[in-house]
Amino acid sequence: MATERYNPRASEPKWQKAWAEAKLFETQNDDPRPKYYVLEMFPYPSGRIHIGHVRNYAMGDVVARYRRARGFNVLHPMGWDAFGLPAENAARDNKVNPRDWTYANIDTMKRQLKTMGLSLDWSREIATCDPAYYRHQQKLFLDFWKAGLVERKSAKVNWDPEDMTVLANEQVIDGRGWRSGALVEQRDLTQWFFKITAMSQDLLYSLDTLERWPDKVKLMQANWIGRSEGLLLRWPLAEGTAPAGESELEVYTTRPDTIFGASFMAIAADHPLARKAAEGNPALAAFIQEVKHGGTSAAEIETAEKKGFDTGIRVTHPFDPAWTLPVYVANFVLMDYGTGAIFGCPSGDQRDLDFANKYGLPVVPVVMPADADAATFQITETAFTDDGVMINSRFLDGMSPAAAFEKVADLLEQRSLGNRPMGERKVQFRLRDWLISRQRYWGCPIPVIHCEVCGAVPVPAKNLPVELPAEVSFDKPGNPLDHHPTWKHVDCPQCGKPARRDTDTMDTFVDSSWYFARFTDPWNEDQPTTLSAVDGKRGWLPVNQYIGGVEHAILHLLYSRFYARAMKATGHLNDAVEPFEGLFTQGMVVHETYKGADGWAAPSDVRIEEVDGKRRASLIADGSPVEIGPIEKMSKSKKNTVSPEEITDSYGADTTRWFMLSDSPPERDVEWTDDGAAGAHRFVQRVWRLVADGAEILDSVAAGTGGEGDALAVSKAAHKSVKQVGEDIEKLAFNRAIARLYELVNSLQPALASIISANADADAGSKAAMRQALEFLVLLIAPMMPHLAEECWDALGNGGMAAEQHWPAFDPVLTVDNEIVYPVQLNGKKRGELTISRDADQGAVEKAALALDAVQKALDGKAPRKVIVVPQRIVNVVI
RNA sequence: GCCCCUAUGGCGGAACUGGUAGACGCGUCCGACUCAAAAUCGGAUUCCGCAAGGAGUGCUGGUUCGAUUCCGGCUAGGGGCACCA
Repeated sequence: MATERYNPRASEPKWQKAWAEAKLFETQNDDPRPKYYVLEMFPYPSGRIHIGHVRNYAMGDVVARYRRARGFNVLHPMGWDAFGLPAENAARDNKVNPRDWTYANIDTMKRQLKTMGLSLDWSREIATCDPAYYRHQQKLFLDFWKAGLVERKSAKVNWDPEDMTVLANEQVIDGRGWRSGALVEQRDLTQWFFKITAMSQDLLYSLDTLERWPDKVKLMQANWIGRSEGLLLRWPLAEGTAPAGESELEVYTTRPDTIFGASFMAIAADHPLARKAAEGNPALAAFIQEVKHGGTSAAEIETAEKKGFDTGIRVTHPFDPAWTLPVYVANFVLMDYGTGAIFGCPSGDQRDLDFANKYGLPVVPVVMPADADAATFQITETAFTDDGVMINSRFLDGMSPAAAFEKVADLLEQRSLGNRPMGERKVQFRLRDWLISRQRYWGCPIPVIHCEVCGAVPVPAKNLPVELPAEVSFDKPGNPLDHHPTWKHVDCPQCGKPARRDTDTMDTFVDSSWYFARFTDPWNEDQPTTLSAVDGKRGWLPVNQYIGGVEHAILHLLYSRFYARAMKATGHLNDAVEPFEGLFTQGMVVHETYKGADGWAAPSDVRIEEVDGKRRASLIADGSPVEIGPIEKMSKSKKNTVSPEEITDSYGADTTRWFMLSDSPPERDVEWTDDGAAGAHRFVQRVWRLVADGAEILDSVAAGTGGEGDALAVSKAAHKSVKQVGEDIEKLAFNRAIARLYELVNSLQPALASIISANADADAGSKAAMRQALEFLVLLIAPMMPHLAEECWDALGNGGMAAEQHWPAFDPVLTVDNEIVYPVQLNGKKRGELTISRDADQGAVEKAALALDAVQKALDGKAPRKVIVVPQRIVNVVI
């Protein structure tokens, strides 16, 4: 039969138009069907869609289309994470307005996205740079402030000298700015913070409720929040050594059990006690200056030598009034963790040991391995940090460190120093408050006015949004808002005197911390959210399935979890505290790299040939040899990118989607290869040929289920596929779903060929079963290849669109086999096969297995020692 | 340094809860159709061996009738955190 090749270039736009005209994907909030919210992390409008976006959105679209077919009211929106520094860089370099640049990019990318045939509700599109969006973000900020979740404070902050802005802790990676890669410096600045630490405990413990999150992500967040249990310990300062007005030193420790191994105290250079001690001690003051100035970058801190300076201050040991210990200022103690002071136990901590050895301080072992000898156990170069037995610790001797911890904590909680207890159990978190001020233009303005009289004053609600000025100059380095001639000069809303706007904008991670909530009702002009759209039975939150890259495991996902809680605290949400019920982190798209004499070469400029079984690459332009390098994440700098547009132009969106979903499990990286894409396209044509040929001969046949023979086999293949593909999609195992579909097509192809060759003689049952199988096939591929599915559905002449059809229902009877093939093992090694009825009882299976030639031969007349029959699985004969 | 993950043919990977290892795809080889090519279709493809047969899921030891799967010890690769007291 001569069937024309499927032409995606003609078909795809046709169906995209049909879907849009039927408004199939525009979701109503009052739809009575059960809701399903599927969301992919929205893109930054950088200019072009890249293949990683395609993979991400293809996955989300499979879920959306599948859930829709299962009868859910599906919300599947798209928007733009549109604020950020690249727009300012483009403005500076190309003399364009950041807004114009951003919106031009959005236009391009939206057009590109539309060619992918994604089932998105574009009526809810939002861009975070739109005042209609960020006005609500300013409202949220002010509400958070009122609720005590925002704080303006002076702190040591990370300063990115290249982007000329401060950065949050989470945005410093290996001591460098996450965007610029510049070495980050520490600066003391007064900035705005979200008090995310107020929620440390809940953010940590609630991770356990996130059953459909990857363990890896939960673990990373748990480590980032970093909970530790310890003791606040107040050491009395020894008389005669304390600066005026000081009487104690408070330290935080997780090892109060090692208190008898203490040999010194160490405090941070900016600890108040250090400052006081330095008054009248020029040498100490000089040391403190050195610590503060020496190396501000994280990289320098890492390699810096551990140094200390004796303050002359002494503390008294809580369990021995005669025992005093020196207080050092040390360069490795951090002011912003714990109390900025520690006690050093050299035998139990390597860093303390190095410090003690350097300054000749005593080293007393207090924990030893259970099998060591207390009389001879020594610590010299390596600290002992494992579990063991307490020694040299008076009343703690012989205890486990855990028991000693409790004992010391109990005792010191009873004792008091001044009017407070000497010891206090304390849970400490590593998490820091979220610094959101950015000294940049292209972001959401912080809606605050600074008045010399009234201080920081919120912009009144009626004056929101605080809009960015349209005209802005990037000629000078630094913050353009600050340089703007008029923008910042306003009157104080409280006293009316001249005042000035806060010229900082919010971290762009704020924008993406609540966009998922805004999608539920982007039309609400008064409030960030509509409670009926987010909460309760009809409410959209939490997002049922969120899909994006692992690179957001901490930043975006932690901030969003904070935001949901803060929005609940301020009445913008009632139910949800966890924004994302299910999270899936997909792998990257990777590609081989090519390096020629003039540097990296793009795949499209390289020709690959096989010579003597070895792959060789050369430049298409001049034939010069190119080295084939490792497979790496696609990046502009290595030029190993492929353009989704090119692939879609030549093969169509369905092929691109299919290939991105096949082979590799979605959480792993997938390698883009031309052969793989060609293979996917081959399958597109195979499906089309199969369905088109079938449609021709089965034109007037009604779909049905086969009762016997070939017809039954076809029905079984079809019904099994429905079951398995559905299960695989629900588990997001797209690669397995695709493998099943290949199997189905592989089995239908010869079956249809024999119906065609028999034609008039083919029995009605076979034709009905084949018709049903083809209809199933079309609906099963529809989530991955929606355009092809429509074209096939149309060819089958069933009416309506594939995208409107319900997911086919399988008959459970047809998904099981009546005959079981048992592998028969001898001592665990397969020696034969046994085909027997499904209902055969264990005795019958055993008997039949023992009767096999191979088994008889091996038994040689003897009785087997044991026969194991696992129903429906295997037989093992033990001799 | 601490924490975590991964390891299966030439390649991507499959194998439910401990039950036939290598589904499916890519590549390669052989064949059909064709004047030829493309497209398509059929077959083969873990390794050793002509074969019978044997070996085999990073290495190593264990549990079990039976281990890719569970446990112990290693090796390699990847990721996260890192002066956090």
